Parts: sequence; structure tokens; C-alpha cells
Amino acid sequence: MENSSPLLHADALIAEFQARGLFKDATPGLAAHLATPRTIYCGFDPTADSLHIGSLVPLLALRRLQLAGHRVIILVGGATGMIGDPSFKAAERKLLDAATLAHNVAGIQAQVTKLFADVPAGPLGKPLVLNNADWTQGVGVLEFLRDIGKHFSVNQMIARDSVKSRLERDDAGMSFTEFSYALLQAFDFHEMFRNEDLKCSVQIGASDQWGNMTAGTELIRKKLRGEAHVLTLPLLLKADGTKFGKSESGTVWLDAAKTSPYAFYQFWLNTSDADVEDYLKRFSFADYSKIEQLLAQHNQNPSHRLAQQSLAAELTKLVHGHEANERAWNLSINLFDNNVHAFSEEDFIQLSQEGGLPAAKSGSLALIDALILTELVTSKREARDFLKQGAIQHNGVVVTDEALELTPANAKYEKYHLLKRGKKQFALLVHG
RNA sequence: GGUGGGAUACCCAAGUGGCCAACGGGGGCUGACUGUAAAUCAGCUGGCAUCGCCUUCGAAAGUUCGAAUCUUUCUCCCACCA
Repeated sequence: MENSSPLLHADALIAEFQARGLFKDATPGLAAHLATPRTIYCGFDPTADSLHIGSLVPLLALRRLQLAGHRVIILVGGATGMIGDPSFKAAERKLLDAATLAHNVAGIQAQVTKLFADVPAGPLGKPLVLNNADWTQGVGVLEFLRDIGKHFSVNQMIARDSVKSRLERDDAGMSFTEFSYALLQAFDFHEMFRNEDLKCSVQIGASDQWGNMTAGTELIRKKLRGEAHVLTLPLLLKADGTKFGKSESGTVWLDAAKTSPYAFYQFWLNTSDADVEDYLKRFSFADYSKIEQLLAQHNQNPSHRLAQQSLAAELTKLVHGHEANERAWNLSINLFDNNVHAFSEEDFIQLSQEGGLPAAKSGSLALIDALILTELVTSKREARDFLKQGAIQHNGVVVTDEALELTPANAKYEKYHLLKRGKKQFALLVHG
């Protein structure tokens, strides 16, 4: 944050992106272009009402660019979301209905607005959150086909890797609708480029977006004789080759209502040693040298998980705020390092608070039903299965008795039942 | 509009009248070992219930003692040709 100097060291900026694993490819001349403040955008399709941590890579890259003296646009795809991006997708996708889409767009807009609220304005101003429906909706079909479609060669489009697999499969095809997605994305870039208030000339995105993004720079070159650039970020994979961004309980969302700050914190804390260096470099805003220092320390004794803790704390703070991070940290200490028997009543009150564990209120009931109520299991059969395997703990004790009843008598402070499934899944049942 | 192919659990995929709650693989979960890591090994992976029942193989109707498997109609997907 200290170098919000408007004078931009574009070469250094790009070198840093490279070092941090945030640079896969760029159009030639990008560095020179970034020597003066520019407007840079990245698009996000509203496939859900919240972004997830997969989107954090481009989001935080945008944040870096804004901090480096540029101005960024977070573009929510109210229009492109109507279509669905076919790039590298195996099959045609289901269309979202208009109401869902509107809901999703609103959700994401609110979310990113919050996420960028603390970012200072650069020479060109503060970050902007826009919706491409604003300039796409009113455009007529004929107008679009004549003015935009004319600049695209189908020969080139079908040659793209991003669609090739779809075209070559014999069990899946591609509709014209999805095929035209690239045109819409190019149109976005073109519109924001020629808009005098925006003059957006750079687009960033994941590497699978290369085709769609350069479609934009070409359109701008052909139609407006303008110079625009793109930068792609490498796809983030885990060391074991599996997808980044899933935890035991599924997708990790940025919305606290969908993924609690505690679960979010835990996700990062559980990063494997093999991945933590990669993640720190990409996600942390700490100086590069600080990160290397931290990693050196971490490697001396990986079991202390210094790197994971630092990563988890920084990101939880960034996404959910300082207080939520404190709570998540506290909760984690309590659940994993402390003995449930030593919990004070205050500890339990903490546990039951917002941003924490899944919790349920009820009168006395059977353990098996409690497990279902708290969603630790999905059926009674599964509950019995876990009980048999010794995977269920009640207030710190392994339970195998299928018939156990949870009552005030065996509750902590006559009120609390801390249930645990496996090593990491907790839930709280509160009487009253 | 025509011709051909297809729809099976989270995904891929076997099964073409009873031995099918449905092979196998992936994924996921759990246990052991650990550091809330990775790797490895083992178990589980439709539901209910004290081994018996219920629901499931795109949908509906039918044939049969008995269907994921046969018939009819319908829906959707794919390829090629118009």
C-alpha cells in the first residue's frame, strides 16, 4: 500500500506478477502500455449469487493492479451470464432464468463492492463495478451482427483450443448461442474501450480465457484501430492435481452466509505443504521478501504450519474483516487445541455465535436425530455407519452407542452438546 | 422434416427378462499412521427398519408370476442429411 505512487514501474510490476505465479501470457507490448495509468478489467459470470475462492485469484490480481496505480473494473456478466461461456467446457450448459440471474448479479455486485471498498483511488479513480447488461441489452440483433459479427472469422473461431474438444466429440455439440459467447465478451471490451469515461484498454483473466480476451483486442484493433492488451493468469491447481477451491463441505464461497468465516479460515489452514508456497505468493499482499522469509521459517518445522496460519489469517481478514478473523482463529484454537472438558460456558457461547459452527436448537433428542438436524450426516443409516466406525464424538468422547439420548443431563452446562464427525466437522446443539 | 445413435446413482461406465440396490473406475467420506498436511493401507458410499421392507436405471402406460432389461407413446440430447 505504501507505493501508491502514480509513477508506474511497469517492468517491475510484471516481474512481480511473474514471480508470484500470476503471469501466464500477455499480448506483446503490455509492459510499455502499463507505464502510464490504465483502466483494467476482468469479467465474472454470475453463475451463483456469490463468487467463490476460485475467483479470488483474478480479484486479488485486480487489487494489486489498482494498488499499483491503475484503475480496475470488476465486470459482472449480467449479459454474458445469459449465454454461458463454452471455453473448455465438456458439454452445453443449462441456461439460467432471468430472475435467478438478476439475483446473482446483485449478489456479486454487492460482494465485490465490499471487497474493494478499502482500496484507495488511484490517479484514474476508484475501482468500478459494472454490469455488461447495461450496454448489451439494448443492442439489436441486426445491428450486432452487422457491426460486430462481421469482424469475426468463423474459420478462426472453430480453430480455437477452447472449443475444439467440443467440436470433436461425438456425444456433445455446441449451440450457436454458446459459440457466440466470445463475440459478446469482445463486445464488452470494445464498449469499455471506446467509452470516454472508461477508456479501458487491458483485460485480465484466467488462462482459459485467452481466446475470448484476444477476440476483444482484435475487435478493438479492427474496428477502432485501438491498442488493447490482455494478461492471463495461470490456472491454479493443487499439487495432487485436483481442483483448487473445494473443501470437505464443498465449494468455498466468499459469502459468509454460504461459507462461514470459520470454514473459510479452516480451508486455508488446511492447505498442504506442497501448495502453501504457491498460495502465499499468489494471494498474500505481503512483500515478496517477507513471504520468502516466512517460507524459510515454515520449512524448518512444517508441522507448526506457520505458513498456513499466516495465509489463513490474511485472507480471512481481507474477505471477512478483522473481527471475523479473530473469531475464526479463536474458534479454531478452541476446537482443535483445547479439551472440550475444559471449555468454559463463555467458550460455548462463543462457539454458538455467528460466523462459527453450524448450530441447532432443540429439546432433548436422540443422538442420531441430532446428527441429522445439524447436518453432520444425511441419513440415519449414515449416522449408524459413522457411529460404528467410531467417527462420532460427543463433547470430546467417542460415541458408539446408537441409542444415546442428548438431554440436559449429559450436556455441558446443561445446555451444550458439541458434536464432531471425523476429524474436522463440528456442530453444536443447544438446548432451549 | 428425414436417417441413425443415445438417456443407468456425484461423474464416467457395465448390465439387454429373475443370480440387480444394480460390475468396474474416478471422486467423496470414515478409520489407522501423522502435523487439522502429503503419501500409504483398510472400510463405507439409495432409504427405512432389530437380514425384511420401501424407492430408484429419462417420463407415462402396458406385457409378464417377475422388467434397468420386452412393447407403445412421450420428453430431452447427439451426429449426419435435407
